Amino acid sequence: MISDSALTKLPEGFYDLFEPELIQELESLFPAKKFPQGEVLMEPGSRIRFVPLILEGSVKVTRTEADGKEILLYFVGPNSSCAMTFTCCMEDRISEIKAVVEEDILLLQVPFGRMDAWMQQYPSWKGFVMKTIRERFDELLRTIDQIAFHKLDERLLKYLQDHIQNNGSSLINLSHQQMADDLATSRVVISRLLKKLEQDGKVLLFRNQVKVLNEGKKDK
DNA sequence: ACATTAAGTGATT
DNA sequence: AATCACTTAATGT
Repeated sequence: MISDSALTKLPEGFYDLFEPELIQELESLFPAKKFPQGEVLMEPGSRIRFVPLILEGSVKVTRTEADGKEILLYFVGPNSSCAMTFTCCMEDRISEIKAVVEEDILLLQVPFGRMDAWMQQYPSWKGFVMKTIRERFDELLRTIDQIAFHKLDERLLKYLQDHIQNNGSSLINLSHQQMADDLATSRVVISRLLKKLEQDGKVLLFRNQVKVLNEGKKDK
């Protein structure tokens, strides 16, 4: 859910991320905008006119194939932005991806006009942009590795872990079919992989729910 | 009680 | 790993 204070103030996390001057600039962009779950923020072909800075909630970023199939690229969580947007806006290019609100979000819209100036003026902003792009790039590389070596089981594990990070709970409320859609595979495959994970004691299965077990605090 | 939907399984490609 | 065909279990009406 979205707290009222977040509508007018920058969340804690940003204060040690940026220098005071930049914080002030950011706060002049308030009030932040709310978007409800399910809202489509971006579609392939659309032009982006601002850089989203997410304060709360998360956004699901997918790539759409010609035949309408979608594959999940990544989630964008709080205190971060979308790497694709940075690269797109620099050259005023159109979007290659689709972005849908996963959990109600609160975001600041940073106008493109400020990007150039900020990059030069604030080392922390430049660092933030570079870090965002590098992290995403590394992750995409890893994903390509996994696809190339047919390691769908690893992808599934990472997918589950991502979900835990995003909603803070090890209870994942998704059907096997939904997971299959996100990973661009069939339900049967997900069922089999999850079954294996359950036999390995890594997970508990219920209808429309998966509970991921924490091996950290278990007996040995 | 019946229909619908989610999940489990063996066989085949 | 994907698809098919089929079973079983859970849920909805």
